Amino acid sequence: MSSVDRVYSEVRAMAAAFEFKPDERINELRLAKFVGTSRTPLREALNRLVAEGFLTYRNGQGFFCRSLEPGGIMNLYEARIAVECEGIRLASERAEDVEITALRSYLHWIEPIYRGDAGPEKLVELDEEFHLKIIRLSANSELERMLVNLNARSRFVRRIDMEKRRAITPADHLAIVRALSIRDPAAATERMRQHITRRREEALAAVRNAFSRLYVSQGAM
Amino acid sequence: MSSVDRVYSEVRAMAAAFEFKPDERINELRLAKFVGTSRTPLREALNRLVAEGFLTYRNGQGFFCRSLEPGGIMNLYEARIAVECEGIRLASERAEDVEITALRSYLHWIEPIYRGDAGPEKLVELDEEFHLKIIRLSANSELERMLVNLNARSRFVRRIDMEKRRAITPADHLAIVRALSIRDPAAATERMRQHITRRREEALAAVRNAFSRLYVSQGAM
DNA sequence: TTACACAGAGCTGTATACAATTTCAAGCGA
DNA sequence: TCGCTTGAAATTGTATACAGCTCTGTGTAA
Repeated sequence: MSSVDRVYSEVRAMAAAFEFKPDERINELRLAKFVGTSRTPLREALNRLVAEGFLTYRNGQGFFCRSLEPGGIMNLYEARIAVECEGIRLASERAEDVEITALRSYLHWIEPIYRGDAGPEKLVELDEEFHLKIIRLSANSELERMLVNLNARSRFVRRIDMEKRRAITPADHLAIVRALSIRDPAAATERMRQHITRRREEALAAVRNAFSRLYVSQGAM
Repeated sequence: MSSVDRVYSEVRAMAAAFEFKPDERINELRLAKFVGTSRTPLREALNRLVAEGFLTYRNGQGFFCRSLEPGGIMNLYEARIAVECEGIRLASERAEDVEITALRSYLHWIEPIYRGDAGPEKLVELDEEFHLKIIRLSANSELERMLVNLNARSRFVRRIDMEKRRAITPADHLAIVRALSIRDPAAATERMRQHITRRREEALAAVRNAFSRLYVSQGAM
């Protein structure tokens, strides 16, 4: 694994968790030393992150953390609706029965963890994984790529949201899988839309609280 | 404008037009000289293009042109359906009446060009612009960003398709705007889906012919 | 003839150097 | 006090150097 890939993953995780404060300028030399490399591979990684929407770039001024506005979060959730609703529609046409059965098993498999003492990171991870499994059933790598990106960029907010809720409510997920298993694209799409919309409303409320913690916490940098 | 941005635009246009052959390895030194810069800013631009799906990267081997498979093209069109159907749904809720009127005017404005002797590039450009205008009415910059990316990556195929058809058939576009203007999200979404699906079928046929020309033509590199 | 080993050329991955630009703070004047 | 100027320090943008890896073609042996 090359330095660029390693640095990319590391900085991406930092950006996803807003360890850079919104709109904060990124000092290349400092960050390069922090991740243990030189500016050249770091800048290559930063350029990827610009293309993926994690950072912004202004000529002559360098790289900046993306800003965190409620409107921007809304946009991410709406984009998720676009991707996931079409994804589940395709999945309901293309998935093998055995794959849907496996999905249902996964839900039952992780249910004890819901009720256990898993931390918010773990809960978000399980939730993302469920949605990813559905997208994969659409057999469309573009939709999957888009969802991976949207997940990473909204993870911070979802984590905050999960902290408040303390649990995943599995009812939505079960209803989605049920619609999928009876091959009802319209119902599956509608369930998915409602599900994500609900989460969006929660997240929107959560993000307002998020501001405070962002500007207080002193990250590793 | 920095060298990275300039190089990025230049190489992006080359990649979009498949001036690199599918799966072809990109020689950094040669390309750097060709675009008049050194390897450092070139590689930064190439990394952005990897993140956007124009190129691939294998460690120790460098950058490669994306491959051109019918399945990959299908995926792009399906992703367009996801983005544009949700986009027009939001647009039908959010657009001002005056904006929809402007959209209709645009269609009438470009109609003479359809019938004129515009080249295929021009026709594709006008078609892309129409779809972009709709997405912008959704007021969601994420959806817009996604569409811009998908457009660029499928432009090559659409150009080939347009060459065969020699014209845009404005009926689809008119029907879409009509559904939008009466604020009927379901109808607008369905029109859009049908429209893109039709284009997808044509493109799929066109892409098979495209292979030959790709491997015959000697690009600038 | 085919498979493998090897050497050389060529290319990529990373670090570093340096020029150009921006930032920031101190100084100055209104 | 506020705004502007100015200059040094810091930071970014680009080129280049070089180490290490990959690829290719030749030679050799089975």
